[in-house]
Amino acid sequence: MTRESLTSTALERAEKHCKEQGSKLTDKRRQVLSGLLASEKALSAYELSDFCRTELGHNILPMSVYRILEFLEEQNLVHRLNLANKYVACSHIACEHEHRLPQFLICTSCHRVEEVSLPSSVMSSIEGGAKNVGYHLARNQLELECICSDCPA
Amino acid sequence: MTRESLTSTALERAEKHCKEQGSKLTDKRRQVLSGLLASEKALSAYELSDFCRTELGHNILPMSVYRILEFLEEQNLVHRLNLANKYVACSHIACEHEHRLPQFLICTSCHRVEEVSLPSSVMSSIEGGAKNVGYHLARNQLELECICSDCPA
DNA sequence: TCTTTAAATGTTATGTTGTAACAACAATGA
DNA sequence: TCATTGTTGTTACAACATAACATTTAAAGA
Repeated sequence: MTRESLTSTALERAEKHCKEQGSKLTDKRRQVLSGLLASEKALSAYELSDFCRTELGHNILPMSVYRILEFLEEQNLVHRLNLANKYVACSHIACEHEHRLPQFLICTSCHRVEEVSLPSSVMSSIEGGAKNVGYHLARNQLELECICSDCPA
Repeated sequence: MTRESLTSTALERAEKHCKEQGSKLTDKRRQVLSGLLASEKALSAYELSDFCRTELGHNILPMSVYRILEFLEEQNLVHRLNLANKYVACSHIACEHEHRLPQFLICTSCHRVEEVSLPSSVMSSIEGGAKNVGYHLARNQLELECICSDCPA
């Protein structure tokens, strides 16, 4: 499948998903989401604002981008990467996969991101270690700084 | 041991460590490090600058704090938490422990941080998963958003 | 000791990221 | 139509981080 057709499939799914949740995928929200889907890599809110304007012709100020990303994250359509302060579209919007414990491999050089699913044994082992010192996990999401195959080590 | 004596032990060790590396723990560097050691929780560079001034009477501007933290991080005396954009003193400065794979449990509510060591089996499992999709880890450090025992869930 | 050099810190300015507060507009239902 | 709510626009500002250059301090060699 081409990236374009994947994107349009993803947007359809996203729209349907929002409707089921009783909320709306407005034009602006669709534009922001399509910007993230079109991007090869994770983008900051400001970068996404620029990307939408220069690549897609949509003028959406950073303030709005933040608000829209917050909405899209609540809908599980995008993920916020706290390690990089950037955002990626959820890689499972267009597929039928169950959404499991996500693990994000973030290339610190080019910001390409791979979303893989984390074996629950690993997570439970981590969770156990935290419990031993009186902590419990606030988020079932793992973010790791990596170097991808395209970038020099 | 009291916190004060732990701190002074840690500072002695840090000084010795620097000397061995052919670098110096200057007054300012010592002040920044003692600020972090005195703090219960992770601090941003700006917070640390404030803390040093108001609590310890050391006037160190944020720009200098950044430079000094960079130095201390190179010496493995402090850790930068990318998930929180804050810094903590390494919890192993004053003890004899081997420094293993660190795992940071960061309370998102009060910013208290627990540094524990990660079972190498967990890390190798994570590393294997990354390798499968062409990524390799850039940093053997795991940061997790948690809630600590002092904070309400 | 004097001079040269390098390292550390001071200073100012500016770039980047994120949020607060309120105004304007649009959609929906009574 | 009017009131209500949700969405977006606009402006201002707070917090985080770095760039560039000046000044001071420390170390090393002549």
